[in-house]
Amino acid sequence: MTPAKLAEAVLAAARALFSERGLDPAALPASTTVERPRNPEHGDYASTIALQLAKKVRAQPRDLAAGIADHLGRTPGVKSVEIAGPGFLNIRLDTASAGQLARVVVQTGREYGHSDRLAGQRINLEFVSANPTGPVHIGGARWAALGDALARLLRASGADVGTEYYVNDAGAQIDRFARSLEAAAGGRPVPEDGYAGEYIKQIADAIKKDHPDAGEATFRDEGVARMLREIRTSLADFGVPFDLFFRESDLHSRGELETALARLREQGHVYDAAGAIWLRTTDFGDDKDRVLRKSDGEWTYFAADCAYYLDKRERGFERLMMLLGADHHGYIGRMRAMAACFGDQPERTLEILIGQLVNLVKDGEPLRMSKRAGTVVTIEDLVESIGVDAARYALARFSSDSPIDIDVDLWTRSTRDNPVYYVQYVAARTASVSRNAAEVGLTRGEADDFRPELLGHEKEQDLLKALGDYPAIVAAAAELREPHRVARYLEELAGSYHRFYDNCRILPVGDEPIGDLHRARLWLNDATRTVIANGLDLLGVSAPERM
RNA sequence: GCGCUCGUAGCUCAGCGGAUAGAGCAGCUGCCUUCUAAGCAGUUGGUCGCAGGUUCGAAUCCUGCCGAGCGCGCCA
Repeated sequence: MTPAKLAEAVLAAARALFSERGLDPAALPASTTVERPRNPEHGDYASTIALQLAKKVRAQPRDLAAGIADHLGRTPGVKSVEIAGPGFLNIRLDTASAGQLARVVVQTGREYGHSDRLAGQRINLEFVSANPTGPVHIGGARWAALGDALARLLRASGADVGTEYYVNDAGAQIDRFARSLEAAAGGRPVPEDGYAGEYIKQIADAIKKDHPDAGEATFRDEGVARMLREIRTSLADFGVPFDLFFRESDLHSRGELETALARLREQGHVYDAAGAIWLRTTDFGDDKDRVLRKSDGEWTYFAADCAYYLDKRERGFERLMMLLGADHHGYIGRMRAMAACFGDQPERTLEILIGQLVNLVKDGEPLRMSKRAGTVVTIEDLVESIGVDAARYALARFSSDSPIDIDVDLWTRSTRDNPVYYVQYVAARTASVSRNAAEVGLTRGEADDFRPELLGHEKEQDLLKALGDYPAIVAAAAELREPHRVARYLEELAGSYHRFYDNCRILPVGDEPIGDLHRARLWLNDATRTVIANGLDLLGVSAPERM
């Protein structure tokens, strides 16, 4: 029995009690969950449903609990139900019922952990969006790892997700980039407000080689094109493909800023003052109004943001998510107000996720190692230092609210304190067990011959429970937009497997004949392999067959 | 000044209102003639920043204070 099925049984028991006692069924929740008590004396699973219902129907929680326990105790697969404390239900499952989970997991395979709770939702997820004036730095790498994991999580929950990278290829910073390239190509020092770094020289030389009489316009177009190609490649090498690289210049060339302005004007939130055109974002809680078109006739960056917002919405996305660094949190107010100015409800259509910054550290000192950019650490530097798997895992394992230092030595170590290896080692071990089993002629056999009641060892039961937790973890991680929950879970699951492996011999020893217990444990081994692989996949980390 | 985030073991961090707050590291001690020791077992370590409030129940929610980081342009 899975925890989800057990939770349904708990609810069914409550429903039965309500009907028996003539209580109002409207007080019952649409769904409920069971939790895993930390203390094993409190059973395999616990429900707090009696505590929650008691105040709604003005009953004694322990009395309600007793009634629910009565019905629940008759559910097949449930071994016992006890009432504890103020009204907890402490539930134990039959060994066989718990063991069946291994079969469910193996048979569900790659789909295990997926759900349809976000089915039908069209979500646009924008992240990284670093300017195409230089390589993606380590901060961008964090959003790449997090955003990609989030996209996978949302898709695993059934959502229709489009990932997007906004390319700021218009405006003053691109002019500076173009002038820097032109200067570098001519052997002159880059302008005061320009871009430095060896990569500028390299790109400039390459452009000059292909276009000997290149002017600023060519340096601009070619420079952006080449830089963007590099960015796309770095991200692809990092395992982060975007569905769309959206260019700001397209908004301009298609007249979408004018369209957006007209739309905002229709909604009555635009006014002219001091020669500029303003959006009255203070109508919706922003701390000041924002300029759309400057008095010199130029559009502001914010005007392009408005057009981009409208473009996404008109492409059919009902929810726009954006990952931004903490240094951009000041955007939230104006973005939400802007959405409201379009007539949307920002709390429904816009979701801005803010993440803290990240450093690469060696020997306790922040690293500045880029040969190319001079001062910043690029995504390539990160991959070169610790590899893609360690990098993706390191960036995804912490809450995005927490600033992180990635210690090069830790993340390249092959020991217990390097979490990525600890987890990947389970993938390798389970795969190794599978190979060795095949060699001695041990297979899982037919599903009907699986004997789940043999998995009664404490470590087997612990592992089964950990495997059962996975779908709820994925659902919570998706709902809370917190991929790190998956990583933390995998570390716990890895611990459960290692302890199982250490205590429960899977393969026959010597010339011992193959028996049902060997086969049952192989089911458990393979179920673990499935969940580890599924979980690592959500994080974009490989599940190696050998290490 | 205003806003956002954070404050949990010596260190790095988990903990979407539930029972005795967890993990790894660091420290100390054990386990490889059997499936990968990149592993396992044991042991030490806490006023959950402070003070109130809500609740049957608060590390978790609310308010205030203290401390740290970041942000508050007709910049991009």
